[in-house]
Amino acid sequence: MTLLANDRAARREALLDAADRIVARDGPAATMVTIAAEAGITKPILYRHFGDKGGLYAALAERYTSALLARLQAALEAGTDRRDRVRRTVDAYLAAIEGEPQVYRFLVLSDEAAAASAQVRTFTRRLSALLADGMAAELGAGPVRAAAWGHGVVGMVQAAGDWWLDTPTVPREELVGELTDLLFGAYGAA
Amino acid sequence: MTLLANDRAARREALLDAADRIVARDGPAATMVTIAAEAGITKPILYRHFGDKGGLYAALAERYTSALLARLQAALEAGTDRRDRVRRTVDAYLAAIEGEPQVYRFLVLSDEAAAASAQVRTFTRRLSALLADGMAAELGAGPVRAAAWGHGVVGMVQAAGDWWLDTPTVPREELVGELTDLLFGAYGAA
DNA sequence: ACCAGCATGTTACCGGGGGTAACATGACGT
DNA sequence: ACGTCATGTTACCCCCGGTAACATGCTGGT
Repeated sequence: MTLLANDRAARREALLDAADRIVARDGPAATMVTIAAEAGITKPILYRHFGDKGGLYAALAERYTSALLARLQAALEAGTDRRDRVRRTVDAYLAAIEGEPQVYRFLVLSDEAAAASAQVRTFTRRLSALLADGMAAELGAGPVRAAAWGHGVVGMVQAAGDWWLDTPTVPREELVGELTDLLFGAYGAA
Repeated sequence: MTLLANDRAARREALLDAADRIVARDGPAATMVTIAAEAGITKPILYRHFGDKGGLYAALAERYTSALLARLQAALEAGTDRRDRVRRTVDAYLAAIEGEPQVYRFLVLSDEAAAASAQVRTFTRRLSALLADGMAAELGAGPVRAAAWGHGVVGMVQAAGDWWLDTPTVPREELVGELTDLLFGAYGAA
């Protein structure tokens, strides 16, 4: 109808766009029929494209997290010194979740998001591994230390971000500053 | 049948025990009928006691988290110096999730656990607030810094714990050591 | 002794959401 | 013109959360 030569990949993107819109609108109450309706089609087509609900959510999460991961990776390589890089990366993360809070909430702490959750975990793990590699290379940390720190740092920023999304009582830069301070030993030094 | 003078509270505990068992056995596939069956009764009774599924899971989470919170609070007050207290507290947390991994997984990263999730969030917030208070009192940190750090630290330990549960490649003490190092500025100092 | 009333329990049902089978329809190559 | 394959639909199944309506038995007041 709308377009003639839509190949599968483009269609898939369009479906994901619809899902995105519905998730942003309905939050956890999003349902397969609703998404299908939003896309102007019916349920079974969604299932042909994504297998099951898990597949759809996983694809959605993959799109979101891969974009975010790219941005974070760029930030990690952009700074002048180590502290500046950390700062930019933390800021990039917080800016991302600030920009699309509904999708973020849905992916990270939704009820239905068990499927997406797997994807998010993959993202977390990839990001943590990224950091771990960086730390190992940069400061010669052993693998255990690097892995523990990588996951820990990611969790730290994530948790602080969750809290901040819930109660945004402070501008982003300030939170970024506090977290950077924490990472760079301000707690131990106090 | 089983007992005569079971008052409501005791009954409630027994039901929670049953739920606990089923959750440990079936994981996210736990269902209300199954839990009821495990307790030797039928669905509506569960509903009379807990309102809805959310109520049951919330009660379950409350029981678990309040015990954990007590242990953590004790650890926070037990140490000799600051670093020792942090060490003990991190260890207490990791020991707890190591002891009951199924329940932990269910509460924190289950699909169905949206209801419990609220309770877990409350726990996280209480714990974060506890840390924040401690930091504010101990190092005179401002409220924003204290809150950000509180949530960040909790998230850090939680995330590292998740990872460690998934891939327990290292004894607990070692992870505790790495995390304590991270908190006390080993990253910034490297 | 008897009955009102309440707690405790059951069966049987509803509604909705995930998932699928079976059928329609239209664009193609041969 | 006709099989074939993608694309789409309707109508259904099943399971699970949640509830209504009905049984049963213990209590206490008169």
